[in-house]
Amino acid sequence: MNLITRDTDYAVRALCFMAQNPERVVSVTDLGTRFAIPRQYLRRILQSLARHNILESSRGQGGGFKLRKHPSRILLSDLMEVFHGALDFTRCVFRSAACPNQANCPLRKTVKQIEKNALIELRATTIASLVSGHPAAKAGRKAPGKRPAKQRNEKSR
Amino acid sequence: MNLITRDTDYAVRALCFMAQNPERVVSVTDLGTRFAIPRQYLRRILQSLARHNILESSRGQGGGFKLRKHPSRILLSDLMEVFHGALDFTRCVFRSAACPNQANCPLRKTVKQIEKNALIELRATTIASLVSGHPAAKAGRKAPGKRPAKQRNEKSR
DNA sequence: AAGAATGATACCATTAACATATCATAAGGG
DNA sequence: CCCTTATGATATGTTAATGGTATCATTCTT
Ligand code: FES
Ligand code: FES
Repeated sequence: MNLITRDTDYAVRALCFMAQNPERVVSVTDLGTRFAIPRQYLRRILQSLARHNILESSRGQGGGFKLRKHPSRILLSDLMEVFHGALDFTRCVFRSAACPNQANCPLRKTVKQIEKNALIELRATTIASLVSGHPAAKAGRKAPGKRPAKQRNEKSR
Repeated sequence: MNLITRDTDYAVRALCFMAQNPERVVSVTDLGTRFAIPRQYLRRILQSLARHNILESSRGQGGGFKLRKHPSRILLSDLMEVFHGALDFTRCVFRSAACPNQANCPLRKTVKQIEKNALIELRATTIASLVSGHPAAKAGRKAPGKRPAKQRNEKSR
């Protein structure tokens, strides 16, 4: 029941660093030692982010990763979705038969609402806001920028 | 990354039923068949709730469970805490060394705030509100009633 | 050509979630 | 009284999600 998993946590740290060092191409080895993150693990994470067009990668000597988007356009929710797929805090537990009124089950409805509010805040949190320390996440604000149609996450493997 | 686990979901269903049939003592067998919930599993759940003074139990033939508290005083957050311990959406992943500023790490601070808002809504949701269908969970409202000091959860086994 | 990097992917380990099984104890009805 | 029905407590098993390694292929720089 933890919103932020390691993937997300590691990703945030790496991205924040890159946000503070734009232009610079950083290698996994560098980041790994810098933040004491297991090398291979971090590598997989950054490769995912590259596949999702959040990072730009270059191979070979002197290669590594750098941001492909402006830090203010990388949302915390984006990262979570990369690692977990579409965010859903309330999958129904009852297989068809049991729940007579799936459509308006009060628990489901209530939790959906809570989820919706949390999502607004997660979308208001960006790498830029994290770096600046300004908590952009005030409940009720809508996040700026258009969200693209859809994107495969890293679970469909 | 699901807020509501089965334990909570099952518990809510059972409690809602009891709320609608106060006085009546319901057995696990009854509830189990009624909602198609695995018998032994539900049993453990209700036993936990009894230990946490949410339910009152009676043994022997004709025994079972009934509410010990008024439905409006059983909070959704209470149930979640019974099964997961104190709610914490943001355990830090970095062992001491790595994060220089644990105290005011922006990610931690931000997520804590989101958690806090969600908690307010979870505390505003009660068995009574679920039964009535009135979503008592409006962001920003403080839940009524005093919370007791502390209570062991079902993970400390 | 060598070396340093990512791309892709398969694999392993640990933990949490979900579920069952069992023995003990208590209460009620023949 | 003893048999049945119930909970109390707790041990055990199963599955899925999370956290972490390993390896081979490819690309780029020097
Ligand atoms: S419990 Fe699944 S929709 Fe109500
Ligand atoms: S990453 Fe752990 S406190 Fe900042």
